[in-house]
Amino acid sequence: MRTPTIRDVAKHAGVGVGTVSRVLNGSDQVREDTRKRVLEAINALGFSPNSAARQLSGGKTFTIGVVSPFFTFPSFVERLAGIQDVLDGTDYDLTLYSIRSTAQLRRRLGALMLQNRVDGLFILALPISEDETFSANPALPIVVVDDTVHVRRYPHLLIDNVRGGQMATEYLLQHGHTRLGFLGDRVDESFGFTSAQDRFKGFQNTLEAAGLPVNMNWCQFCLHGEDYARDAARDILIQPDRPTAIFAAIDTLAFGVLDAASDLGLRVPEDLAVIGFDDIQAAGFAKLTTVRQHLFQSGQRSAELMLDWLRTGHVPSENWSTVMPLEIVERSTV
Amino acid sequence: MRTPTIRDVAKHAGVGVGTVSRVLNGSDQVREDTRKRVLEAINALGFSPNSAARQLSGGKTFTIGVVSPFFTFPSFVERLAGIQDVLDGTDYDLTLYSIRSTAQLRRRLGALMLQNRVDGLFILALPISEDETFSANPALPIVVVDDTVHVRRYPHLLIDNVRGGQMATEYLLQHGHTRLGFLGDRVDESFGFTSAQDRFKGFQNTLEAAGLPVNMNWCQFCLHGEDYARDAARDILIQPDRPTAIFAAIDTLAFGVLDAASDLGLRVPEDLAVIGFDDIQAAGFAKLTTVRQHLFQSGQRSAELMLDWLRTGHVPSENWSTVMPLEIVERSTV
DNA sequence: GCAGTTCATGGAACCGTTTCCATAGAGTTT
DNA sequence: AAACTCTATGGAAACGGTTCCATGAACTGC
Repeated sequence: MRTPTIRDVAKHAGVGVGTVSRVLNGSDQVREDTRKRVLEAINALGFSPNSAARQLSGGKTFTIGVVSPFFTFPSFVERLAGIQDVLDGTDYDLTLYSIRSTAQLRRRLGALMLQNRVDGLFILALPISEDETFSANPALPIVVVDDTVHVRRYPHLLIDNVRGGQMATEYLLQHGHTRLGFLGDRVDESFGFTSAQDRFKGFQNTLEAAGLPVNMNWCQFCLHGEDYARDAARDILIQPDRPTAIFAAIDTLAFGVLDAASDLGLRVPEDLAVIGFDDIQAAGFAKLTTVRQHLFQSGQRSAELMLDWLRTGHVPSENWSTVMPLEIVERSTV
Repeated sequence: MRTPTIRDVAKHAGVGVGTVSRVLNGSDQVREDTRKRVLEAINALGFSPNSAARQLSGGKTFTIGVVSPFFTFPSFVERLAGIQDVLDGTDYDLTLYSIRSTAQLRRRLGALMLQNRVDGLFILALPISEDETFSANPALPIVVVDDTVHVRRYPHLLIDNVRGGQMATEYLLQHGHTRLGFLGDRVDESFGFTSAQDRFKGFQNTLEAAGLPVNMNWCQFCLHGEDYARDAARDILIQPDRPTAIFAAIDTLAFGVLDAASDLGLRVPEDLAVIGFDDIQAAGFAKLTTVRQHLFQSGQRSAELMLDWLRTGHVPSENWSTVMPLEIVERSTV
């Protein structure tokens, strides 16, 4: 048997389709006994409104997209969880668009702008530029989270990476270290992340302000992945005059540093101090001292911005540009 | 200006709407010069087909849903990544439905069955029962991944938890341990996971087969979360006659055991051996010896099953029931 | 040169909602 | 009791695609 439509319900309840629609959408223009009759018919037939038809007619999809780079990175997952957490209580579905390259990002955005598949879009940790892509549909609500190129066209949540680098470096200095190394991820050509660069800038600035030299032999930029990080850290640590502390621009890289240290028989924190960045869950397991950037909360905040926009119909003017707070989480690697 | 429709394109190209539709869908029933003219018109107008209309008319949504418990658990994320990995090359979008309780699961499933929001559904790590929920729409393709209640109605990928518990336990015995403890997560009332129970069963069986007693003072079931795990492990380890090895039924619990051991000044693996289960990414960082269950691959496999089903239009008969392989990953905690 | 076949095409009907307009009937005012 | 207002309701039109059927042109074979 065909799945029942609104017309079947109308016939069964002895009313018109308009009335059924009104009941479905909670209009107060329906007499109580009529509403009851309609609800009974809906129940009797097991009717459930077809979502595509509703979308086509109403012009809303009740879907919000998340555009994000390959989302296994713990920092993306935690932000995503924050978004999901807020959206969960609403009518909106969350659709994932995983991106692997700038070309794919452009294509995706272009398509999403036009196809009316989503009512809104989160752009997570992807450097987007103020180009023509967006003009295709200027009305589409977009919230940008942790964008490295500061896009002023949409509301956004930013991480002050330079400041974070500064905090981590100051923390190491405060603990008596003067020989500091740095490990960052190499600029991914396909995306052009600059967060590690910015954190390095904070590192540099702080050292210079303290009158200390930046020893480039102690600074490495490696690809993502524990193995790369371990090798890079090893290269730093096998030098005769090795640093006594390393600032890893990402927690996952910090794990590689810890690995390398243990391979070389260096005790942490006695022989080598390590500080990371992000405070992903695994950082807690590993007792890693790190810079926390409140990933989950940044997801929640961005979802609230989005809902606000969708509800009111116009760009939220408050909190247009939010810089997320950072804080040092003291554990046992410094 | 209104976004252009297929009729605008037709007019602009001087053809009928049917022809434009044929071009869009790659029909070979169109002359080459006509196709070219249509494509030019599409380009000129910046046309992109409206997804809702396409869904309504074609009866397909090109969306696949993932129903999963609160998805920050690393094991879900990695499976999800596997699914996404395969779907990424197709036309299908992936929508996330996060579930917090059995009641919500029922409601979600009921709604998804009827509303035609998705073409298919993955059910991840949720105990579903053979009840009426599914009869609402028996035609909806569903792939079940790691279901604890064995559902034979749909193709599924299973983890042999009993076997995994056995493997871990045997591995500890092989390494000379005879005093074995166990840490599992407590049955979550809202879902009724039984994976920890099954792993415990494997643990018990193996000990009994080896003629060793199961000391229930060394076995604990705690809530999820590092703190709970640490406290539970501590309770086990402060006993005068403590075990020399602990099998943690989930990697994240194993981290809690490692924490407790370090708090108590116990060296791992000399004073205490620890083996986990899952092999999540953080297990690599922490050098945890564990039972690997190929999470990413199980996601990929299930996505392939799904695509097969959607492509052919009928339930895949091969690989109806796949038991994923397990293996011990030897690191440095045993 | 004609019947039969194939191919490319136009366009109406349809998918299942929402929305808007028309209307009937009840209630109110004069 | 006529004129007006208000409320609840029915149903047509619209949303923007796909699909199917009818049609005319071009080609085939005799």
